[in-house]
Amino acid sequence: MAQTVLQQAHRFTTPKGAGTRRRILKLAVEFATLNGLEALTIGRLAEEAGMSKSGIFAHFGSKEELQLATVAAAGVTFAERVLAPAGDTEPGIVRLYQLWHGWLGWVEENRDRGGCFFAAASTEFDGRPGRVRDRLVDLTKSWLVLLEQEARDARDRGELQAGTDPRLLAFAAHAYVEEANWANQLLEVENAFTYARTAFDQRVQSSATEDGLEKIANMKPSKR
Amino acid sequence: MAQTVLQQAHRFTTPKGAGTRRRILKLAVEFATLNGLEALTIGRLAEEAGMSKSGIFAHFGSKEELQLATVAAAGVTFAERVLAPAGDTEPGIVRLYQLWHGWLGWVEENRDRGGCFFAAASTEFDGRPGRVRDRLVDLTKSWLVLLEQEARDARDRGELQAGTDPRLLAFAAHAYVEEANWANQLLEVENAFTYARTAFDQRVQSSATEDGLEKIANMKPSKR
DNA sequence: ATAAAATAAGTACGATCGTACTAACATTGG
DNA sequence: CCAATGTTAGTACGATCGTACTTATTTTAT
Repeated sequence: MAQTVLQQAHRFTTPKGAGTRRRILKLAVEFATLNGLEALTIGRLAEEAGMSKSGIFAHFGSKEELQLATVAAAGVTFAERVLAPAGDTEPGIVRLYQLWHGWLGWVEENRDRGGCFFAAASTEFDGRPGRVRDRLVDLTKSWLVLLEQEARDARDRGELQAGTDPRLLAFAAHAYVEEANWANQLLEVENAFTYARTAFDQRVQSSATEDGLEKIANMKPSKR
Repeated sequence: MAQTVLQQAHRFTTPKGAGTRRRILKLAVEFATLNGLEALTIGRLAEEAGMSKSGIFAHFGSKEELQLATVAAAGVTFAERVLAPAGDTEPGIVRLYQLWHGWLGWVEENRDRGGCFFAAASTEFDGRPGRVRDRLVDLTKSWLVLLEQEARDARDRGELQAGTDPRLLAFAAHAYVEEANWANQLLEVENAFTYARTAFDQRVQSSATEDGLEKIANMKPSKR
């Protein structure tokens, strides 16, 4: 009775249960970043965590739920590491800069641990319909939209030139990070992140107004 | 005796053998582009090709050899579709333009069939050491180096400004294509390819000299 | 045409996958 | 401290994986 056919009775709400669940998901994100979400097998994860297959399985109920929980966990880390620090920054070009550099910094931090979780996962699932893909689409799309909105605000505030296309700027900004991640992971190009920073800074500055340039120049400690 | 323990005797050199091998590899590239090189299972491929597992297996001898052959087949297609048409073009900014637009055109052609094989495969294998990864590294790196070399030639010929960094330009050029592929595959952004073209053209033109701009303007039919 | 050789199918085996179900263990509330 | 409940381990099953080996079927060369 402790575990019925539709195991939905309890959800590991106890301190211990929640703790091991966090520990499992941390390992899951690390593993999936390196080897992919599909290679993230319940057996391997159990081995990694030092517990039994059933012990892991009980926490999620299915592999898809494990994958969804892993995506969610990575999303939380991203929000804490990239979004939160920019919460108090004024909208516009300054926050765009801070968000983008914070993002690249996060990816660079994980350069020896598989790089960007979302780059790996979204490429892996872009051809496989299902809830995992849907969740990845939601997260990455909202992030792209956020970058775009920040660019739009910057333009409306007169920090970027009036003719600037926010979507095109967000497209390029996203492209540079993904390219840096790809070049570093696959080709092991050491200065891939430097290239990305240079490309982004040049791109933004070429579209900025005098006012925008000045605001960028006056941000040192929080920027990057 | 037809098939010893180390099966290296014959290699499907017969017209029939070579034909089915080509047919298998075509299916393999399509499948791997959609679902990944690891999901490309011998059983699934056999089903797809309408033959038995053993029949497929006999052609390659191991899964790794199948994956290597699949990578090679995709490389041949790339060379035919992207590199060959630019073979007679003069080096420099014109050929850079032609190569890049040909590449993006190839990816766009496959937008409903998984997009770019190499984007999917290289991201999947960037964390898995082995011969497949090595082969993917070789191919993608040589392509990136080729773009870079073209940019360097363009600069040395006075078509790009003297201060232009060829590596940085190749970095951005590559990034735009990968981003377009990603946005199209995952987010199903219809005009991702238009964004990529605009971003690339702006990027090149902002670094071009008068002479370079003129040469670009005078290329219509072959360009894209 | 017929022997030889190449190509494909058939069969089998161990490993690992996801997932049930049951039993043991740990934790917590009364 | 003990019963109730949450948490993990144990065990088992069918499916599918890669691969080896044997047999059947074409295709090629004489």
